[in-house]
Amino acid sequence: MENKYWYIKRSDIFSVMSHEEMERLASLSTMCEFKKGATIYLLDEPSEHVYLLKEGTIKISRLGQDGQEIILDIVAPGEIFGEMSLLGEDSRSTMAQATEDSLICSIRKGDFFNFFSAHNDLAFKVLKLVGLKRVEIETRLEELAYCSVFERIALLLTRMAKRHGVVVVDGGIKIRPRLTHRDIAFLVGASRETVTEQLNQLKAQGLIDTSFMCITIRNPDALEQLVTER
Amino acid sequence: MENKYWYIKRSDIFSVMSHEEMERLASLSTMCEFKKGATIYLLDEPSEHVYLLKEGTIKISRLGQDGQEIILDIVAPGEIFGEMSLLGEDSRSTMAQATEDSLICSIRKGDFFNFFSAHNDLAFKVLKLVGLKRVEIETRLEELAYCSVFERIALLLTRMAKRHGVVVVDGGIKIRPRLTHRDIAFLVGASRETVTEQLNQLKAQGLIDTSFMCITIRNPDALEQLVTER
DNA sequence: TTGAAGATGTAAGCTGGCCTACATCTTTTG
DNA sequence: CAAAAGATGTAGGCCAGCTTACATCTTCAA
Repeated sequence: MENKYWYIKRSDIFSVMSHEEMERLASLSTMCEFKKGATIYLLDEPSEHVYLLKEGTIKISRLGQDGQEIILDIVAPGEIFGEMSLLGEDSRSTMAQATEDSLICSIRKGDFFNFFSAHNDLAFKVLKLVGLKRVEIETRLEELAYCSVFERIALLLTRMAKRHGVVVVDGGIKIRPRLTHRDIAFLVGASRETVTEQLNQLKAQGLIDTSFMCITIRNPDALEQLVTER
Repeated sequence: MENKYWYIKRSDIFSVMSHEEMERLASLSTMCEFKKGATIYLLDEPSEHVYLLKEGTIKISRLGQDGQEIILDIVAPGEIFGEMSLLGEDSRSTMAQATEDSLICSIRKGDFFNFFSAHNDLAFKVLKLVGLKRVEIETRLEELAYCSVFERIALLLTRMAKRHGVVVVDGGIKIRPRLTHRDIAFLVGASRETVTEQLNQLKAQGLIDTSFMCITIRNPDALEQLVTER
């Protein structure tokens, strides 16, 4: 139980809650383990829960008609996902899949609602989170329309560094979740081959280091400026 | 006052409210007129109000660094906009501009909050609306990544027909707000010239009719299938 | 340890759609 | 009503990035 509580504390929305409140919410939740590759929810499944990721990485994606995938989000530990169930979603419009062994805490949406109908400030926090996500998506829409693949990758990496970054001994920032070029391709809406090329470009410029499924950012500022200033 | 009330009634979110509730909310609102081209709010302005469009058309857009625009939404009469202020947005991340003479009803976000902290079911409605908007944007993101300009235009037109369509005497559906090719270009993330070309393509296929800033859909089903089935 | 599966690297060819550059309409404004 | 402003039409040149097609490298399960 202490363990549950710890993770809930890290997540944004919950930072506004008191100790007791959190314990009560934690008592409403169920803990589940998912193996790498396992599905948390599928398209069109009823939207019954909200999830809190404790350990691991979750990929949120959509499937287009001919089976092309678009990755909407990579969820880091301490973040919630599946929150669309709170926004009136009856059945899932996305799917969630564990890309590594993960530990997930799930809360029935009804419980969640009951809980924070008593906590107005909490409801506001959730609203704010939702708003932030929306701005994020709108930003991506804009980028997709106006930026080159090279720039989109640079933007993705800086964002990933901020959200999923781990500082490494020699000063760089390592992106924690392991991403294939294919993943990146879907995240930025490009082809796998082009991503490989552009990553090597960044590597040649000394901005990043890559090893197998692992990207380390050497020079975060330069990477960020690459697009900002243009 | 009756007039105010009438428009509020048409809007989705408000359909759940009782007669008295609506009258009370209407009494909190202020009515403003905006001439064509006028700005309702600008980027970075404080997000103080929610707006309800009574007459006219509002364009919601974002502006990138070098002035590239992306149109996020075209708001029709009876719909609300600027609702991001309810989602914890402190200052506007978008701008809103009247594309024709418009009549707008504005409500302070504080008043709005006070009002529906007393009405839980209303809060849920707002949440649902927000969720729907989000799915819509995610869908556009996907389309932008995987569909050709031709397809994106076809998709836009079918959506516009459903949301802004007016049935015309001879059976077609006219898209009410007047759109320039430039507008469409920004809506689908393409260049103005390409839009002109592709529209003429659709015209040649007998799917739409165009006259100056006015598009009528001749064959809505065929237009929709154009992309769905592929 | 050895496949097999998946990830990454590389390269040639093709093309959708951008950009540039005008010409012609339509509308608005003075 | 004339001129300016904005909308639309057309066309050639060009290139980012997709496709296709392999080769190689890494990991993992048998």
